[in-house]
Amino acid sequence: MRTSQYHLVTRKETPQDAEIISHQLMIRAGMVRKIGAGLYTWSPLGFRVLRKVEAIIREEMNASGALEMLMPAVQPKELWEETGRIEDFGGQLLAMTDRAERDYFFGPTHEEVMTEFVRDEVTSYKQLPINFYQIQTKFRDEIRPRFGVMRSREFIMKDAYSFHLTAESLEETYRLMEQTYTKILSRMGLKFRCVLADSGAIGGSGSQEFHVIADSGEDAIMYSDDGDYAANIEKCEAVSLLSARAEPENELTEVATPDQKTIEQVTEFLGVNADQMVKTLLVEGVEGPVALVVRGDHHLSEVKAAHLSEVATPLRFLDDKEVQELAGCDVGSIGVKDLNCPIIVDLTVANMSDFICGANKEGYHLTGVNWQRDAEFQQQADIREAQAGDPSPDGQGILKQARGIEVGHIFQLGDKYSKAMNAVVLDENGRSQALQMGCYGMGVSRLVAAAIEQSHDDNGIIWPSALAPFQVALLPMNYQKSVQVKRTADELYEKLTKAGYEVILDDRKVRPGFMLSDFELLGIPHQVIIGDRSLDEGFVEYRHRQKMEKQKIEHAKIFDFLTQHTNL
RNA sequence: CGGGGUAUAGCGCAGCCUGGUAGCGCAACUGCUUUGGGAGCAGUGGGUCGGGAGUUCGAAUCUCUCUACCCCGACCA
Repeated sequence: MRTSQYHLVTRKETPQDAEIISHQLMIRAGMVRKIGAGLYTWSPLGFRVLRKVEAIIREEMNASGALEMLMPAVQPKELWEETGRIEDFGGQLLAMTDRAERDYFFGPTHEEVMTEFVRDEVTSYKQLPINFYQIQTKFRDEIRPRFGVMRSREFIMKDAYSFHLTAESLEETYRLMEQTYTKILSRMGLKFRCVLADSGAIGGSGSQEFHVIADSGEDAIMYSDDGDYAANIEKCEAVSLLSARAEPENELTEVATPDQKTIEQVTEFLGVNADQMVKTLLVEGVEGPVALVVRGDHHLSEVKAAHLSEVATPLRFLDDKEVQELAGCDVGSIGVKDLNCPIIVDLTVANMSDFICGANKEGYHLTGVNWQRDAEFQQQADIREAQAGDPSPDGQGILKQARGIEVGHIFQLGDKYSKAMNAVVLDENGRSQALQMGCYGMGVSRLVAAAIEQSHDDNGIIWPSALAPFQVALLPMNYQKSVQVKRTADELYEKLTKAGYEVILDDRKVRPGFMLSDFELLGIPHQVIIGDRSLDEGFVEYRHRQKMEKQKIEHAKIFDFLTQHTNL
């Protein structure tokens, strides 16, 4: 490709509304352009990268034996009524009506459509196991789209759905997909981690997420420093930090803590550590309010709390007025003694003794509080977020924390959808069996942003070789005037193109500095600088986008050099 | 959905308070000079001032209203 015949529109200035680096660089490089909140047009340049991501996914999915197909983006509302998921998805579903007032959703995911397909087309156990996938545009009406194509409303996703007669067969394909995702992300040259995950609105029994590691990631992931355990913080088991409860030593004492409301204020005021205190949080329960208690230095996991059967979903904290009615004080002085509602404590809290909590009396706290003697709890459960430094739940090593961008999520759904939609096959004995189902998503457009997030510098994008829009950039200095520069560049361009390289030759009439910074921004991995200065001595210059050191290569040898140094 | 903010050329912004010829920088186009790190000079094109209504002789500017977008929060692959 010659730049004169391509469409390159780069910007020197950082766009004002782009917060994270990948969004800034994608706009500056002219890969995408915003048309509305969370809606983007992909330019030819950006689209090339999108296609690279798709191609790798497609190759590896095909290699795994999955079958590509295509489902409609627009789905009849009736399908969603069959599974009752309209509520689960809530406002994220983009609804529309046609001229006959029929209701539709623009698909945010395709379990329903897929299951509808399979229940009619797959009728015998002999057709199983089978794994279908598509690469397609999805729509989710995000409450707040942000970070460019990272969290957009319309996005491209690869979604696969497998069907099985038995749970064992499902497990096998699930593991195969885990391996396939590992291959895909490895080929893209990304640093990533597979972690245990909460299955959210999709549902099912087990699920894992694939995260590209990046400080700007929206998710926190926990992993063992000396073992295989890794989980999203939403899912990560938080073990009890106290193996047994010590005997009470101190008397129950009421102390005045005027105007001390937060844990931080109270610990400072009393001269104690936060791990001697407990936090009592009041939430709406299924039948009246429920108290959730975690240690002072711990955070409540809202995801875990919402999973408790006693707690109403979605999780809602009581407001100031409700707190006042129940505890007789404001939020800063709630405690576990004589609290008139069920109390659910975290595993660590269950083993605490001589602890400090609010006195349910404005401006007072209790010290030397002990379970059984002074207060009772109804249930203990893992309701806190794990934190760095905790022992790993599998007993191997200590947990560390990292930020990740979720680019893939695999689920074992079991028979959740097949039962709801009556998708059955006949087994060997001629008996009707509900299908076992798995689903496997991967964010195609999000991967483009994630790759940039992980690989860039002050001057622009540094594409991993597998995702670069072009492999080689030929950068002639003074192409329009120097006959030997033009000839050298043209010849090399022809030769590389014929040999199958994706080459971009910058034949624009621009100054050298402009051209060089443009290609740093664009992040093309292999760059060949052709100028009179070195050509007079028989050389051209080569540099790799990652290292940027210029290397003199004999003019006659540059083709062989590139052949050796690229993956083609 | 709650709170805050913004809307003027492709991008970034000024002008509004105090109503009277719509401006600046970047980008684009033309010419000349320059040519190994985002050039200089001269010139050119490009605007329903987010939409609607109102006040006024006259509205980018004042009033009302609608809409869109951005940020923070809760929510979420």
